[in-house]
Amino acid sequence: MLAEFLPYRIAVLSERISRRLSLIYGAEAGISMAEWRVMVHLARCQEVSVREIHDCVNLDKPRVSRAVSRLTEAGLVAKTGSATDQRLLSISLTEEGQSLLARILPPARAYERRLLHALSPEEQAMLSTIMEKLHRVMDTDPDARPRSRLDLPRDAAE
Amino acid sequence: MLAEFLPYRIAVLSERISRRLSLIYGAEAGISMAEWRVMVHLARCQEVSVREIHDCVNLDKPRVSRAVSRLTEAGLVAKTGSATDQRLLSISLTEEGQSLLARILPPARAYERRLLHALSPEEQAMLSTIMEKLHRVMDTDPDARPRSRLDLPRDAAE
DNA sequence: CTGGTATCGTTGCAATTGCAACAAATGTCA
DNA sequence: TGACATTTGTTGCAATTGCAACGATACCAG
Repeated sequence: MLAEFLPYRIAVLSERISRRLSLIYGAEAGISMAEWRVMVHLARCQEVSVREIHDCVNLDKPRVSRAVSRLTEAGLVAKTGSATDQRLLSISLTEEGQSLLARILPPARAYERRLLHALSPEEQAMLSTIMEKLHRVMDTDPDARPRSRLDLPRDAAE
Repeated sequence: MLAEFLPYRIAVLSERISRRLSLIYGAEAGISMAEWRVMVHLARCQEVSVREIHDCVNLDKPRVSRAVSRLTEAGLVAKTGSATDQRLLSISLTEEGQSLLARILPPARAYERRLLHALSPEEQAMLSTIMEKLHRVMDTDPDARPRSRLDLPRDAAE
């Protein structure tokens, strides 16, 4: 039965959560999921290139490129050519982008907390363990798409 | 950090698994995820309408409609008008569809087993529990999209 | 009956997507 | 230096998507 098929179950849960979350940044800021990811990433890593974003947030280059373009048009992000390497862009949040993010991040975090609140601390830890184990199956699978650098676990032993 | 944000982590894992799985039914049978879901559902529930599929496999009506059309053109599915209600379609797998599914289902199941094999029985049970708890958060959230009927747990107490 | 309402499947359409091709810039190595 | 490969960001394009509107059928109240 499809409803018991693990890939299907994960896909359904994921889509449901993503759609719910997109109401927050969509309604409040009119941005897409790609734009949301780019902005959140920029909040941590200022002055990054398109490729770095692409490597870090699980979006292909064209999507990042277009997301950055839209955000630039909206005045939320600044694109500057790098001085040393003319190919690279130096992308960062504008003040407007920062203030917008500051407005969206709290409800987004609140929603995450609401999800996590349904789980005990043990379950939360277990979920991380389980997800990491599933990732590792695919890490050893040459046909699976490789994992983004930043999605590798940092807390565990290395 | 984005990499620690639960909705993002679930989305990344889900997409990675889905993409890997789609290699199986895509390369072997040239069908899309929507078509895959429709066929798997039909394997269990013969003689169903578009709306029933839509209700059961987390695809909107147009997607189901188009998936069924493509599968019909490919000879994998038969569309018959219902006798009693002229609006309804009676959709079922053809023999060719059944044999195709019989060829794809084993590697798909094997892949699921490969994922599950990375988890202990306790972790597998815990994963189900956790996913159900996350679903329940959204079940009580009027802004979240409702869950498909068939995705509700059947084993638990009712 | 009959007018209004609900349901079913399909279609239109704008927007997004994924992938490949591309120009520009850099790196490499003889 | 100069030919060639690599990298970066963008663009083209075909296919898919999501949502709303649609015609057709069935239901239902008076």
